[in-house]
Amino acid sequence: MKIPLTQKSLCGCCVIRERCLPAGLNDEEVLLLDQQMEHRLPIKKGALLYSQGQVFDSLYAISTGSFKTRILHEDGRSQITGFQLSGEMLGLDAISEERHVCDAIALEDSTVCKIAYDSLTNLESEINPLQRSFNKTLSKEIVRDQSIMLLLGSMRAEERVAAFLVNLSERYHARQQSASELVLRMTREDIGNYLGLKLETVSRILSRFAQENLINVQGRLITITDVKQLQLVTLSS
Amino acid sequence: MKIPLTQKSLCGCCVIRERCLPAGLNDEEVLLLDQQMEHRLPIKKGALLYSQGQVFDSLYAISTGSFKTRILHEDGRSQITGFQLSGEMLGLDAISEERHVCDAIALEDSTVCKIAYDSLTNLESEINPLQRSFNKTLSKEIVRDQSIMLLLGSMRAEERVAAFLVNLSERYHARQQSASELVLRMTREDIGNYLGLKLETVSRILSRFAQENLINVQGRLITITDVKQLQLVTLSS
DNA sequence: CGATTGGTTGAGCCCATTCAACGAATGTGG
DNA sequence: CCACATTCGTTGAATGGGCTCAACCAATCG
Repeated sequence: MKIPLTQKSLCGCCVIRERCLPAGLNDEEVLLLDQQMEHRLPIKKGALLYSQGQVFDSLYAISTGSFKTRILHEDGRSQITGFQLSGEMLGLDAISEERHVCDAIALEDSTVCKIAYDSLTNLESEINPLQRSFNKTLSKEIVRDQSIMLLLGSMRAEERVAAFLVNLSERYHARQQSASELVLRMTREDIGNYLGLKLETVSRILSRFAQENLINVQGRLITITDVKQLQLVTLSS
Repeated sequence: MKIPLTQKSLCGCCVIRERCLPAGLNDEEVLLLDQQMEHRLPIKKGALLYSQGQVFDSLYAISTGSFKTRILHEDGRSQITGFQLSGEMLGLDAISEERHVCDAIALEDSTVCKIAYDSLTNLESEINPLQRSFNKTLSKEIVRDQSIMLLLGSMRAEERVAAFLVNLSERYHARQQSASELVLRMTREDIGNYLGLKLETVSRILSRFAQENLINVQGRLITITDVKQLQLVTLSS
């Protein structure tokens, strides 16, 4: 929790600054924000950042690594609601009930930056653009969720898997990672759960895509060889 | 757009005040909010309050009536993302891209209250509790969407329909309407689209529920005769 | 009155699931 | 170091739930 002064782990010089909470703020404003945050807390692979039911007091931004969020239904069913990459925020859904309504689990050794929600709302009053940009962050999450509703509600299995790969590719690309060589951090079961499919179905479809020379599958390393065709698959209703 | 002064259509004395944007504000604060709004604009059944792609500048709160929101995919597919009742807000998803990303269609003759987003953000700076309560409104929408993801991702058809009816019943109840006599404002096709099912499937399942004496179906009038059993159906994974 | 929209029901089919076997990779303890 | 267990992934065969296609009816509307 303590940050060595020598580390200078400030938002201002963070590589993901413009994709994260400080996006659009000037240096002065970023400094104000920065001082309210705990930076680069390490979370081990498989560890829970928070869990369902836990009292909410802080939001998190992923600095490095990736997470999955999962809601559990009373009857034991679970649904993975998203895979989050660097720069994305965790805990937004907890604001409404002041308790976390999902589990956030690290898919690999990761680091997160933490800010108390009270601090954030205070800053929102002081820094006008922050208020608007935080509204945008929340709204963006709504749009994301609704596009998954479209996927789950009206796409066939092949289309879902293709859409998943294309989406991941775009997000990797935005993070200066290869858009064609995807190193998946989640299991086939995770993917299936997220897409409303069984893991066998996901596996079969990946094999089929490989056979059609759209992708190359070596376990969790997926190489996209024909993006255009893959994008077409997502549209082939 | 002009409000007759005699009408006194103020949030302060609105029956849904505590379920709407003014929730939690004191009388003075409500008055400030009230002055920034256009009240009780009539929207005819079937009319679009806004449509996908349209530039975003205002949010809406449903005063009376109900709406459906629908996103259209490039390939022609559509997905209904929600049915909204009085007191619920429309347009939240547009904040992120400054354009509407869905269509909002009135399911019956309705009235809405309109507030410019700029006015709202200005008020957020002035009225501290408004900022927090608006964050909650956004976060609540995220939670709602994620519970639909659970429904679409892991429930079977019967469970989805049962969950739909139970949810509608609860929301009607919260609005002092009968929790057992549901007058549906949407078609079977709308319901099916929303639930990721075909309209025939919805119709068949309603008939089956009727045969099992869980409900009574007379077209769009659904009478719930055994809530407990219906709730059990939603859990019977 | 016909035309249109919305709803129900039946028969057959197909896509994704279930159940199952197997292989590869990884980790653990003796 | 090997033996063993565990986790993860692939593939096959059979099943079934929801879809497709179709016919029919009721209500509404111009």
